[in-house]
Amino acid sequence: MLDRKLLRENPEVVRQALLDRHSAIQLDPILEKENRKRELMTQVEKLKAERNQVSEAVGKKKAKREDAAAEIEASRVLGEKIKSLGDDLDVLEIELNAVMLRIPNIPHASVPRGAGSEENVEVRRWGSAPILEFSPKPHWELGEQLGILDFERATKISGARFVVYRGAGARLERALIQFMLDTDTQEGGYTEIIPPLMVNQASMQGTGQFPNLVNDMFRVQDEDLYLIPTAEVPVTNLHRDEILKYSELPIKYAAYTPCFRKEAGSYGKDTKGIVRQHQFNKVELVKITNPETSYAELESLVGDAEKLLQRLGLHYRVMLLCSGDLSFSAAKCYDLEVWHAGVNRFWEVSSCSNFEDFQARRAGIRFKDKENKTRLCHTLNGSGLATSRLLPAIMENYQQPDGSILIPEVLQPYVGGKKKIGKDGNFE
RNA sequence: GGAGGGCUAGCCUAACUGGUAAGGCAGCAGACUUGAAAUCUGCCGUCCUUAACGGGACAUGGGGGUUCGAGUCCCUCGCCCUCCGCCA
Repeated sequence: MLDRKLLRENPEVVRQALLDRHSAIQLDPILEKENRKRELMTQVEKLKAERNQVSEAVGKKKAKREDAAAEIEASRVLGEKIKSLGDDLDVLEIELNAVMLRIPNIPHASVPRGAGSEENVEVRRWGSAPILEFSPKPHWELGEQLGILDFERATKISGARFVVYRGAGARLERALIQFMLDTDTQEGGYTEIIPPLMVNQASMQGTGQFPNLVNDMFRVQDEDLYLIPTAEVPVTNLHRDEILKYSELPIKYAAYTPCFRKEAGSYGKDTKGIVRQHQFNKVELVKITNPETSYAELESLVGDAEKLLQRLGLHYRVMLLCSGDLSFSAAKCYDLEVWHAGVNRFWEVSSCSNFEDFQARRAGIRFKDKENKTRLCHTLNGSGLATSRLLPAIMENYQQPDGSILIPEVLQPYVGGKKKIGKDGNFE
């Protein structure tokens, strides 16, 4: 959520941000509403001040056993006016809050202006695509052939956009998660978290999924609970409505969770393989920082995610998202895209964002600065990484002509020292 | 699911039969000091208004009600604790 003060003192900043994002939101009606609200508020507060005075006089007179009927009547009349104007004020405030929750964050000055993903800027590239002397297969073909990914049975037991990992496939998935968590916690200084997979509406609103993305969330029947679309939601909300100590910052968390998304609006898109599923695994990195250091923390966050890809020996590029492609809550975002040899393209495997105080304002995440003033924190997060894009990359880039798959060296300790998945689907 | 107890500022704790939230700790600034400690003074929840000084409203878990006036009385929801029931 944006600062109301910024909205009314520098509306042109917000207006420009909406233009840069190609947002259809009209600011003028909102500004007008905000001004009307403040006028009404001043009125109501004056009436309340009056009533408080009269009411206090009643108390004093009664203590002296004097007659206070006139004051009581005056106070009663004031009360009626306050009630009536106050109701109008409440309605305005509710409406205003509802629209404020739908205004996206302001892109950082360093974000390139652009309409969509075509205008994202490649910042750097690491490694190179593997040279395969045969025609490489996509991971879903490899997975079925080796019997380590089972799409058919997943459809039977759950439906479309689900998969069963089996045998070496399941083990490799677990190895990836272990490798990433170990690296993040032992080298990156992140504290490991296992959060609830269901959260309430307040948490969803805190990180910005609600109200805009409500249709992409799975809701638990008859409960005010939703399946998390990313660990970002429960982990960032750990500190909702808290005031943190300056010395505690930055807070760094790493959490592995399954993630659940309806993928509404993407029917018929990416239906092959495991790149777009209703349920997928992801290790998420979350940082809560003070405002002065958040952009330095963003760079190191990207670095932490890149390190994982480098150790896995996967070719990738770093994209700086343009204003039009930025997600709702983000002020600046880098995507890490990893090469998939089987389909001859890059796939996003991580998204690292600085939300500045946008989520912190919604979620009430604050800290006491050096002068002991209470201020909003900055929040950041980045995938480190999503296995639904990482496992296919490994399968496709490390595949051999006979359909076997080499295991990257850093993962070998996590699969009992094995070096490859043989053409029969078992570790060798 | 049932019964009882509880929720006051970053933390801890008050407030007679309803009369308009009192303190303490921690923290920050200043004074004193060679420095520190101790001591003293001020600040120390949110919002509105004001150039500023200041003024005002709101705030006792959330929401609603009764009342001139609610921490206090009533309703409702949430969370915590104890006991009972169920249970991996």
